[in-house]
Amino acid sequence: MKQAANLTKNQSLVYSTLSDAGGPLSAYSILDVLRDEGFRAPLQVYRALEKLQEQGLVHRLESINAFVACADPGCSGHGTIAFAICDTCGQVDEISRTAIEKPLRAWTTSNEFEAEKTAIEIRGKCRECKD
Amino acid sequence: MKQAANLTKNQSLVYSTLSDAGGPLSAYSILDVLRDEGFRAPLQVYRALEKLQEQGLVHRLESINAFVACADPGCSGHGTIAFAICDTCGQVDEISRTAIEKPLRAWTTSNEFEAEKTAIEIRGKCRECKD
DNA sequence: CATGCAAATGTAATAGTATTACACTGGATG
DNA sequence: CATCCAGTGTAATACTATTACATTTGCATG
Repeated sequence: MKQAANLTKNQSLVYSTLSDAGGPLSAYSILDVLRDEGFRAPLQVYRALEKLQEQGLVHRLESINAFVACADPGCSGHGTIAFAICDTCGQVDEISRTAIEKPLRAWTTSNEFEAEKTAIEIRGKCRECKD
Repeated sequence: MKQAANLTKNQSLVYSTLSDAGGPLSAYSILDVLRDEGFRAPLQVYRALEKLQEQGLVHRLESINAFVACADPGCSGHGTIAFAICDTCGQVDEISRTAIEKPLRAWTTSNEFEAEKTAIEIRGKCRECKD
């Protein structure tokens, strides 16, 4: 929780909800959890998520419209991340390998594409669930 | 259009809409285009898209909730694909490099993860738009 | 201390994306 | 003929995200 101190009230509520969940949650699931804390509208969640993503504390999983606390908080410096998402149990693993980034960067460089954000998501079944 | 012959009426309508578009379309955009052809409900589009994806004729772009005709139709055999999506002009490039697949497969293998579907999407600005 | 600005917040309304449920058709197969 | 199954039609609903506008808070600065 390196940067947690900088967070505003809403931001830290959303962040700890995600951390406690130990897995991905949708924005509306977060909203439901936080209704007790006074949250009333989706925007409150989306706004907090946006800031948290900027700080690298939270990642968005595009392929399932969900959000997950970063496994390595304060990692805003790390580059391209890949996620392995189990469609059965919902568990998410972060794969932070520069090895993956390299061939992608080779393409963007030679095609003069200015990459801003890269999503790599492997969907399937994790070791526990695949049998 | 290798396999186009196998397609049902709705499927080929959706497929040619996507082909003609020359870029990604949302399901509802497709629906709007096809209202003249008798389409009335989103489900008609989603069902066709599902079949087209199974056949590898269409890809889904997870990060923008859109669909695009495969650049290399009939390519259902090809493995992991990466997409470069220009957020400015909307143009999409397919990057089909086994080089990318390799490090990912290394991870899934050593973690015994059974990959079913992999999304790799680079968002940014293409050569044309980046200036 | 007062002022003013920027960031954060609260709320409502709406837009955009996707699925569930149920009914029906038509062709292939036994 | 009976049955099965893939495809289709339609309506209703669920889920995800954004726009617009009003208000508040923190804080630097005069």
